[in-house]
Amino acid sequence: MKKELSTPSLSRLCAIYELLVDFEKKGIKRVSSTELGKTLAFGSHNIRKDISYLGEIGSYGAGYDVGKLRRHIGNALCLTKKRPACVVGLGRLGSAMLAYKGFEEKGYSIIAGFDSDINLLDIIKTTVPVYPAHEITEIVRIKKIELGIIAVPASAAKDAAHKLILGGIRGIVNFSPEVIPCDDKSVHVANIDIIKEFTMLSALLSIDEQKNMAL
Amino acid sequence: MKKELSTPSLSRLCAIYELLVDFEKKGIKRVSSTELGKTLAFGSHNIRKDISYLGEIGSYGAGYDVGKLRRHIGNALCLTKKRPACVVGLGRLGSAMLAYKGFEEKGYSIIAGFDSDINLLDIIKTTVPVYPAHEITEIVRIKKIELGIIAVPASAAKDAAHKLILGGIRGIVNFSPEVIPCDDKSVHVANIDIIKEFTMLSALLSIDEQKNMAL
DNA sequence: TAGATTGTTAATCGATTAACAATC
DNA sequence: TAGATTGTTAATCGATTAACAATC
Repeated sequence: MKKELSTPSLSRLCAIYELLVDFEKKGIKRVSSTELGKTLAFGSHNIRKDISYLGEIGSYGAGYDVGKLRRHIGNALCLTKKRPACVVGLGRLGSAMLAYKGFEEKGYSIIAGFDSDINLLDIIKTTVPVYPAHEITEIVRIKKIELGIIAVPASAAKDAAHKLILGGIRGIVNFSPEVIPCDDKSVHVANIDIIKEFTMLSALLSIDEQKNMAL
Repeated sequence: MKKELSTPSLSRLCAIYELLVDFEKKGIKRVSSTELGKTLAFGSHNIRKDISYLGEIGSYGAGYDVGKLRRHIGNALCLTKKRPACVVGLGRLGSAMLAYKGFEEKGYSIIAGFDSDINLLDIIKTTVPVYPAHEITEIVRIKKIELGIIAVPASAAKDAAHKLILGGIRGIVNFSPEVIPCDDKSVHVANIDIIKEFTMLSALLSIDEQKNMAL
């Protein structure tokens, strides 16, 4: 990569990549920046600029070759690498994650689950090996797990993150509202907070309502 | 509101609001922009600027009164308004949402669940009323439901969104990877895509690896 | 060649950061 | 008053948009 990619660019490239995977399955051969933009709700300028960060690839006048572009983005961002992952917290949300087939389809493998409740580990129905929470650090290290999903209550989130990081985890998807302190720059955190999304939507609705009142 | 709030500002204000709710519960009386910034990992400049969008409220030299500021943000964004919500798709993820206690705690009420599988509706254990998917539009309209969670497979997402919008829904949290076409500007959509988060994290890890190789 | 679409440069726009005057 | 922290203005930074030259 020549230049540092910005976060929004990277995010769009990932979206483009996923779309190209689908297009390839459907047998679509060529696609233009305008078409990609329409499907993903980005401007065509944006699409071309993001793609050209990775070097020239398209054909002037004929758009992009779907397979070629997919491999191009995939190689540049190593998206074809299979990254082992785990789930911490096997309540309703966590066990939904354990059972979700989308991971395997997209090249991720969930190879461990953890919970602090030993009884739960006995009765849970899953093909994924499960372990007590105190073994997180050890298992992550032994199995070289790179990605972790935190699906525990807020009060336990920081401890879970700490154990994962000690084991050498490199990426965390955090479903709890807690901010994960991440002084270690080599660990990346993505936060998913359903309540915060609800709050944002509520605020947007309120702003709409105030606008309509003013009319 | 004097000026249009930017999306990042709005997002930070929501985060500040949630934090202030917690502080109030803990009995903390005053807080400075520096303290807020440290906890939420924003700059103190940012905090002050966001807050001052809503008008002056702090005390020079003494920080902010926790309760006063919380009410101030809450009123400006109508965050105290209880917004009725529903869940479409009662698989593992959807039923986890139905059962999640966080909504009620934060002032949202899930008052309906929907699924296209009639048998599932019979056997599901929940205190929330559940209905077949073809009744979505009608129930949303009758119960004046404002927010909807889409937790169906990708192939069914657009249809679910369409039915919700027909019923007059105003905000959607979309757990599917499908882009919800939303020409109607009065409907807001928040996308939560766990696979996309994994892809983003993978890409970030790959970039790190490339950097380390270069050293 | 003519038509089409890319890749890139330049212009606009907006958000963040820095700095400091205002004020309790 | 002295110390502290807000609110706001100005400066920087970066991303998006627009426009067009390059090229198949």
